Amino acid sequence: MPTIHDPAPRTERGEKSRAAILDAAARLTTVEGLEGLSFGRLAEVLGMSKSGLYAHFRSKEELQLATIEAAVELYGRVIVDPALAVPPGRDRLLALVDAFFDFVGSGDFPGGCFFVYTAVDPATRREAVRSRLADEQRAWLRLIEEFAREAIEAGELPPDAEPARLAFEIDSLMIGADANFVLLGDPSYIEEGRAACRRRLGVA
Amino acid sequence: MPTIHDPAPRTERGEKSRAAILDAAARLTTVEGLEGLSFGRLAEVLGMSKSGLYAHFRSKEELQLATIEAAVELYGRVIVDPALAVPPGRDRLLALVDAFFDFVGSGDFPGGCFFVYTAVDPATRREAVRSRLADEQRAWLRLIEEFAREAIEAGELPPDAEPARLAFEIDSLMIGADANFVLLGDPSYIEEGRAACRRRLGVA
DNA sequence: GAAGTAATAGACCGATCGTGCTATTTTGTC
DNA sequence: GACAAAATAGCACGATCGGTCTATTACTTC
Repeated sequence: MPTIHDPAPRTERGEKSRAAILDAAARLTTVEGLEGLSFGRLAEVLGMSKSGLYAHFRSKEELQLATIEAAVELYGRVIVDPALAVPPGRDRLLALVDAFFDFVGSGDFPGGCFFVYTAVDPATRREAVRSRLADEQRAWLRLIEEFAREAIEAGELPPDAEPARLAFEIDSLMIGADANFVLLGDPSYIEEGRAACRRRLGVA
Repeated sequence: MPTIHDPAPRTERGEKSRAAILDAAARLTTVEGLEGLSFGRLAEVLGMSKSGLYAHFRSKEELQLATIEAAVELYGRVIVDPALAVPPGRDRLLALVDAFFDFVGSGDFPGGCFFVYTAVDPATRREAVRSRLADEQRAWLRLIEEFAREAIEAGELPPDAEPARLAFEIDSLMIGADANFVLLGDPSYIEEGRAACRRRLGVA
């Protein structure tokens, strides 16, 4: 079982520092990968020493897991919550899709979507890390699936729409758009993905 | 300009050795990434010395580029050629899709599709490598697009099918299927992807 | 303001990285 | 069989990796 770590910084300075570290770590991860994320590079980016970082995270794995949690929290705040604020139905699904493409397309994370990269990166050899990412991917697919089910119930999607299939296809379009956006450096793929999702949901 | 390297081994032993190295390198890349690919690990896998490898590839970048070429050639042989053997039309597109999912689903490459991983992996900082991968991705999209155009001309796809859109969506379904297959370790996503592509092409 | 604790720095360790340099063995040609 | 070239091995280098240990600085609480 991946141990729960409770180094829980006590001072306000510690909290702020930890948040700043994880913010930089999440960004760095989209460029270097979770395994390529190193204490040395991270310390350099933050202008602090490696051992300073070790006071917050006692091992690389702990840093990786904490970085994932930070990214999960960020995506929850920026992508999931805005969708949950919309009443159930097709509009909620559209809100999720839009929030995703807005965030990824903003270029805030230099290497594109945190989870697309980490999902496809098998260099992540640590089992605890891999399984945490897998859990999150499953939860993501289930979220889209649930939104789709709501939309079907609301009569805004065909009754035979198959939520699981739809979730897989929407997720794939997001991943594909991000991959092309990042590799080709062409932001039009963000809009291409958004449009494809809308078509898949029967929106003009 | 990325220099063309012509170390062209002269002996038969050299040729075989080079091929064996690149085969192992391509497999290793799907697990470690192009940047994570190291002479040390590769030498270990092959049971030879690091300096033995340096006789074939005088730098890491040269090894990376040669590995990409080897993968391109393999995919051409295993995925593109079989499709080209089918007469133009929707069946040719289906042959391409099937060959892709057959190959990726075979588990021959431990980390899934070579190009999905390398495309999403921004850790590849070397410009020559990145741009070679980008060229290949563009060529891949254009290939699907061309096949789609042929199918439209043959009257096997609706005249307003928009080949570029279709290429993007098919490509995304391939990437999405591979990503879920690799991360979740669930081979059913290969068939899910195949089925989604067939639906997209209007096949029962 | 004294004391204790959290936060950070600095110096170090063994391992691995990419990459050279120098043998040594194998292969193909005359 | 001689000889050049190709293929491979061995060794050494500086850099970076994850990680430990020991100070030192900042903060909080009494």
